[in-house]
Amino acid sequence: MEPSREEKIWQVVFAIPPGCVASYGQVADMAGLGRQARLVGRVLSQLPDGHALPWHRVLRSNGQIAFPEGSERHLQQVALLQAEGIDAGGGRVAMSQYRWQP
DNA sequence: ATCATGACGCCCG
DNA sequence: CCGGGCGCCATGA
Repeated sequence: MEPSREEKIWQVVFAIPPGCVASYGQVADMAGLGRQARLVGRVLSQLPDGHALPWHRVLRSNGQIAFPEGSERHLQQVALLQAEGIDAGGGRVAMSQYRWQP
């Protein structure tokens, strides 16, 4: 039984180290799923309870947080990023500075 | 089967 | 910066 696409995505996200970020597209690519960034977003939106995935380290390709500014999710994500020393001011992160590249 | 929606991405004007 | 279009995939009506 080979890992499902979901499991591959989980594994990639889980591997993103603290203080670093990755884009949905990057995750999809690293999971061997090509340009299925959308699938990554869907999977992260339906994570089971009790997961330990650093979902907050996944952003849009331009460094923007995927949630509408002001929403609860958005605020939480900014807080989690700041807690790792990532400047997420304006709901935006400088990818060139924090991008994760193994 | 079709249509719309969604934590996306890239290209063009 | 702001729209509009197209590609991609899973879900649900």
